[in-house]
Amino acid sequence: MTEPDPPEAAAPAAPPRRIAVLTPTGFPGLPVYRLPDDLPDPPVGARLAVPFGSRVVTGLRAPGVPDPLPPGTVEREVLAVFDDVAFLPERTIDVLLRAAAYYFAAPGELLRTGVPPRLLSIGPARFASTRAAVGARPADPRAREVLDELLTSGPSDAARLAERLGPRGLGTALRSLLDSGLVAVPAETLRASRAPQARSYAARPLPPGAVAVLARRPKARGVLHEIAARGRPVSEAEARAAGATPALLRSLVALGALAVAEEERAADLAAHVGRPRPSPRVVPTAAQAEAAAAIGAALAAGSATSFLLEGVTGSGKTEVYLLALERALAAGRQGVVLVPEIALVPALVGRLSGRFPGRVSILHSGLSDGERAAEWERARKGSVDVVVGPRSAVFAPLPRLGLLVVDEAHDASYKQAEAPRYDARTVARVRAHEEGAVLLLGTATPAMEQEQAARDGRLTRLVLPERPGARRRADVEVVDLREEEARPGDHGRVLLAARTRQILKDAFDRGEQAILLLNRRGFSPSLLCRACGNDFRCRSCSVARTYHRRGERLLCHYCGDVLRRPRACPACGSEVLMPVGFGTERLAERFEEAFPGIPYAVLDRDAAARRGGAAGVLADFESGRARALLGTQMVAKGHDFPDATALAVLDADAILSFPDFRSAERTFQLVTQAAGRVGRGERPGIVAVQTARPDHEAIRAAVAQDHRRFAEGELRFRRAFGYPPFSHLLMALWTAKEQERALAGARAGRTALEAAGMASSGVRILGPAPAPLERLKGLYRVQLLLKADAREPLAGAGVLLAGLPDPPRLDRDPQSLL
DNA sequence: AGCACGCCGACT
DNA sequence: GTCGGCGTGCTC
Repeated sequence: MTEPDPPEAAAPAAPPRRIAVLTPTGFPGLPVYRLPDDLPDPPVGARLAVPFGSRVVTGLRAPGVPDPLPPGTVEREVLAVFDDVAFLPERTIDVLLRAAAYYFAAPGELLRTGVPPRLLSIGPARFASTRAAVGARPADPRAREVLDELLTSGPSDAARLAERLGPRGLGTALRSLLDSGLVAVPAETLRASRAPQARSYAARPLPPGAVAVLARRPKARGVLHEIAARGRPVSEAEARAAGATPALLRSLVALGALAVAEEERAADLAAHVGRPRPSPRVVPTAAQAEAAAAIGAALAAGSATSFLLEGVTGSGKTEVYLLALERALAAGRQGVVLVPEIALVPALVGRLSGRFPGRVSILHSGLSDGERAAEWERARKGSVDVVVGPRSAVFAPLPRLGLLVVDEAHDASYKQAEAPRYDARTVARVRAHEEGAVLLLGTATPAMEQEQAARDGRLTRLVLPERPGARRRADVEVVDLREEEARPGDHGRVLLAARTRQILKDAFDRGEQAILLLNRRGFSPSLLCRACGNDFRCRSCSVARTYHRRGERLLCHYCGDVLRRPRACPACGSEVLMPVGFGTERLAERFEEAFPGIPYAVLDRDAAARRGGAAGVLADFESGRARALLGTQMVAKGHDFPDATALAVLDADAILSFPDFRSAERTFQLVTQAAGRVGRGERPGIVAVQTARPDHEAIRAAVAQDHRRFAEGELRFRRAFGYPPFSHLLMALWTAKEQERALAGARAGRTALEAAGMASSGVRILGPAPAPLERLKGLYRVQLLLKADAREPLAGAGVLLAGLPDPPRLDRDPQSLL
């Protein structure tokens, strides 16, 4: 206790400067810090270092002055300010904060999503004893121990202290020492982390004096000569090749003979996405030109217009993206292209970099931490104009964003299933608005939300008709499973109907390829004891384990729990254990039986995980080494196989009967996507859809390949039952080891909502009800589903639920109700 | 997100 | 009997 010091002079004490800081932590809301007098007031978006618990984290100055301070607020001081200009523009911070509030997530979770972790990390903080520490004797023995160590061995970081003193209670001790002022983190040891840099060296006119020094150093003279001879800056590697050592380069720089420049080390695009595909400038069709003109006009007007670009596979959506990007770039703006999964990145990046050489960057999880940081920095500094990536690329830091493209915009994977549960399409709309940018949603099968928005005029619809000749749409044929006799032992289920086999055989006979889609990996969805009905339910989840013949295992697809397949039923001892239903392993077996000698490949998550991976399997099929591709939904997305002319959707009912209001939409989308995968030119494709519900509207509309018709019926259904797009949803989920406790949480949630008068503000509450997946990973799941006509009341309901003593997991605009 | 504290299984 | 699993709570 060395305080208090007498005031230095009579000058009136300036009010303390306080700022809100966006930190990459799970802190709810924005922590408030005091800005010490010796630090400059940083602009919103500037990076700084702040103490957080017993660590030091990088944060960004957030907008808003927290005044008055809420009671009970702890106040600590900013340690260092790293930037005098914004690192991230204020409008980007706004987008992050608005997304956090909308999805009931911690702002820091969004920050971590939008900025590569590498750029938010800070080296381990070094703790040093202060002058006040000399002779001080903290009461807590652990704190005393830590202080003694710092006093005797000098400044140290937490890891080293833990090594010497053990990890127990170290953080608490450090925290108390920091608070009492006996220990500090010296600001000069803090530095903002950077992306990996590439150095380049350029020869400079020799300063006076250097000549004499160089005269005595022939090696340095030689290197300098070589570099100068290039007439351009050379990379570190080139300098080494010329015989330079790092020390020699350093000395030449010190001498003033070489200028050194640093910039982010660009990721090797080719290594991640393969060779760029030539993207010849084709003459746009009238529809493409018209679409591009409409987008161009919106760009020129600087109005944040949103477009829905509707067109089937092969109708030339990508060319419209390219034309729109061209216009954005010509106007001095930049573009982001979102794709639903990274498997689609290579093809798109190939075409983009063919059209915009050197100006395209990718941002996705396949990059190393360093590469991701470097690519992100290159975007932020304007070294590229187009960024391609999955949903998190919606936060790409392009300084002059003018166009946001969302490819396959109906795809549910734009919604993140884990926290922060944001939907990149919604964020894209917010960001487009904030930046005065154009939003372009491209799809063959708009989601109902998008369809309705187009009908309401919130989205401007642009339609690309099929291009005659380019690729004819495949015929879709329904194979009615009710008319098919199941094989004995198949429990009335049919895997390959006669008509389906015929369609496949025809393709093989013509020398063409076929794709078989079955949305279940493993041998059979369950193994059933005929004597007692035991289905080897997972011990921690409320589902039957899937039987995998490879490895003779019973595997829970939700938690990964594995059981060796027993010889006899552990419950009753019976040895009659029957596989029920079909997975890809069993499909492979049946395929061999039906088409002996036809080489095939299997693509599912299991195959993708094995050596060679998905790329290996796809290469086998692409090259024709495999004539058939058997797999789960992975086979239906994006890939282009010119020789595949037949495709069979073996179990359309699996998705159709899913307990989710979007099951019909998903089925329609899957079949339509499938139809886009096969056939081209004068070899038309055919799609067989096996179903026991041939009259279902999703199937009928898919056969007709008529999205308008599907939308009519589906929108009517959604309206009648009050589902999106005619309502907004908020799902609240309570989990607990005992079902009773989860249920109690949900009941309390419902009671709190009712007490707050939510019903009168238009919120309908459904539940508490057990989630469709009643138990997962040992936890029971009970949910409330909240429906409202407007978004506003749901925001209030979410805030209320989040503040409960037993808060639920909140999923706004859920894509799945499981 | 870290990080620490707190209550139930497999080991010295 | 302890070591350690991750469930839960806290961080301005």
